[in-house]
Amino acid sequence: MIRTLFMGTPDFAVPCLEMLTKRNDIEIIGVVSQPDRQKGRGYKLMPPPVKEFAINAGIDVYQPDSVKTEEFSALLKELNPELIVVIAYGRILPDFVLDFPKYGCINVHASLLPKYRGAAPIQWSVINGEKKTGVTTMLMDKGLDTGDMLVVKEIEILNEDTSGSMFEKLSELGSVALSETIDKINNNTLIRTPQNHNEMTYAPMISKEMSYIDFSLDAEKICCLIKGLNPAPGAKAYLDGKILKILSAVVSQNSKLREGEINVSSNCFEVGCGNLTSIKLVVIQPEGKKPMAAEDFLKGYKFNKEAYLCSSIQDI
RNA sequence: CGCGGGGUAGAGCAGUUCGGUAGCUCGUCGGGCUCAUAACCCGAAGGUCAGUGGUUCAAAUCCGCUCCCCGCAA
Repeated sequence: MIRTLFMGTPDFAVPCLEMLTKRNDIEIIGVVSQPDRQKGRGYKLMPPPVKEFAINAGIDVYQPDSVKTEEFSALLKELNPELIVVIAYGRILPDFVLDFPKYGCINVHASLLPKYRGAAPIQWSVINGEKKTGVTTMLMDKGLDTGDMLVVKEIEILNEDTSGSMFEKLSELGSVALSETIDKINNNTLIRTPQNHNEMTYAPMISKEMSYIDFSLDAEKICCLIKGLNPAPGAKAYLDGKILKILSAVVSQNSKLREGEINVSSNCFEVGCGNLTSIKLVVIQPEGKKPMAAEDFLKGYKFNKEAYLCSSIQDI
């Protein structure tokens, strides 16, 4: 039994934690999660998903405001883990944490390192139209996702995939990769492969500004952005001063539309993009409404003449 | 008590300001036209107007309370 401390916060980390609880060579001595945050409508305090899972599994949960403290150092000594598994914990770990366990700190990262280091690897690989991605387990070091690679699993990004679907697939694949990594620790067959740092790219957090669609871009790129921002935060545009989320769209063949110009014909909602390209909206969500087929939206919505979509409220 | 939108036929919506026969665009079903059709024409079915209490001769509409859905923000 390896005394293991699990550090993680969101949904993505849950399948790995679940997998660890089922192994009889792993003893989970505690779970560290971010503190409960005020979230959602009414600013209710919401526990992170990993915490909820851990509580249901009867595991002790710790939620320090910071891990760079004497208190956390003391906690670490008390728990005395031999292995720390870190998945989307959300904080940089100080050296004394990285150096503590004898098997090191193992991280599961949702990209094929050294590509897409950082906070939002899944979204960015979809936004950039990658054909494949994957998960990489690594032995953490001081840098941001710079540690030596241990196990790599590739997966295709299909045309119909979104960030949402890739999150599900990759979090499952992540637990497979982590499981293999632990097998190799037990067999003493773990091989460390340094990353080629020259080929690294960053996948920074998704900002609010980038979720507003720039209709001067090509249709192909806009469709990838829409997929990459689905389901959250959703790619957005303004229509008649209100936000219209575009959850799904495909490239269409109408080359006569100016950027942002709308063409509505029977059951078809097209918008002009850059370089005489256009997209056809498939699933959209008006402010205050549930997501709906663009076709359904057209049945009820009365368009102004000259209606168009734009990326900023000031453009109206 | 962070700000805001919403709940009306299977779907998307109008009607609420100013109380007075439940409407629109589709879908479904039936019929017609057509070589044919997702097109067009005729007809029909389908509603606890979220729930609840109140005001009124009369409430989808006005007043009180409850439930549910969603956007922003964090």
